[in-house]
Amino acid sequence: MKQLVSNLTKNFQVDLDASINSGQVFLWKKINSKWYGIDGENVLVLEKNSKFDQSEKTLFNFFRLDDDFKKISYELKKDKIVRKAIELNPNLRLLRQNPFQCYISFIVSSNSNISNIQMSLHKLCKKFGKKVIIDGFDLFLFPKPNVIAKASITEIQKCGLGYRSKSVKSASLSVMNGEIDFEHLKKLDYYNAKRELTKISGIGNKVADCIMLFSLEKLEAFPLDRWMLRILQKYYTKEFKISTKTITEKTHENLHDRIVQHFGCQAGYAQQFLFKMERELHKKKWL
DNA sequence: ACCTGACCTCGTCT
DNA sequence: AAGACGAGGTCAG
Repeated sequence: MKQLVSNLTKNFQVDLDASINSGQVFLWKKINSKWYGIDGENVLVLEKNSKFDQSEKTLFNFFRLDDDFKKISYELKKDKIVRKAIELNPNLRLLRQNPFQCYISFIVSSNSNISNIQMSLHKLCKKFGKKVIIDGFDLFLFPKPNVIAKASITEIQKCGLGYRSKSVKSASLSVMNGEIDFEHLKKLDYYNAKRELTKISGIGNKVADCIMLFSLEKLEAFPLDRWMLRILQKYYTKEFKISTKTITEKTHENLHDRIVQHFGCQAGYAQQFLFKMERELHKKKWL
């Protein structure tokens, strides 16, 4: 196992810019060609083509080097559009995030946009997270559940979360009282994990899928946001025939089943490549 | 079951 | 310059 880890990190082939800039993570900053990222209580510092400061195990996990990407990519490329999307960003990777941070981040993301999400989460860290100094920079770790849970809604609101503040606090309380247990959710199957997550105020289908895909090992999760629906309408009219902008609960479940049938049980990977491709078409700069 | 509108906040466009 | 619009949704009615 240790040997395997060494081999994989030695051949570390991840496009950091593409992966970080693909809507998965929000607390990364590039300073002097070095990336600094907050993942829960860890700070990841990454520089292209250089030795990494982190333990190999941390990197191995975060970049999902345990996935057999060659095999996954081979399977995904059976779909022509996904093939093209992978060719455009061959070293884009799914990231395995700290579950609590991911959970709060996507509750904050709803009906918002990237820059607002980044700003809100940064403020949340600055206000409630522990400060660490790395390379002379002040960085703030993601707050622990108990800190947000006991904060007042007014205090949380000062981070610019608006009406989401209430959900962020109660979602943190749910973690504290054990109603949400990430390790347990990892063990559940997709549908049961989703049922548990959507009980939480502020978590609907899309947010639940993001949390499951990015932090709970549910690779069949396929977040259906406006962009994805547009993509399905644009490239997959025959396969999925999406008509409306918003989809109903029933349609959603049915659509997800067909998506997994079409893209396979690693559909979440396909989603990430498709999403990245389409966003780049629109030449949006995120960072 | 499906449909509609309101919702914090911030940047952009008129 | 002030007001409308919409942004990686969710929820109530």
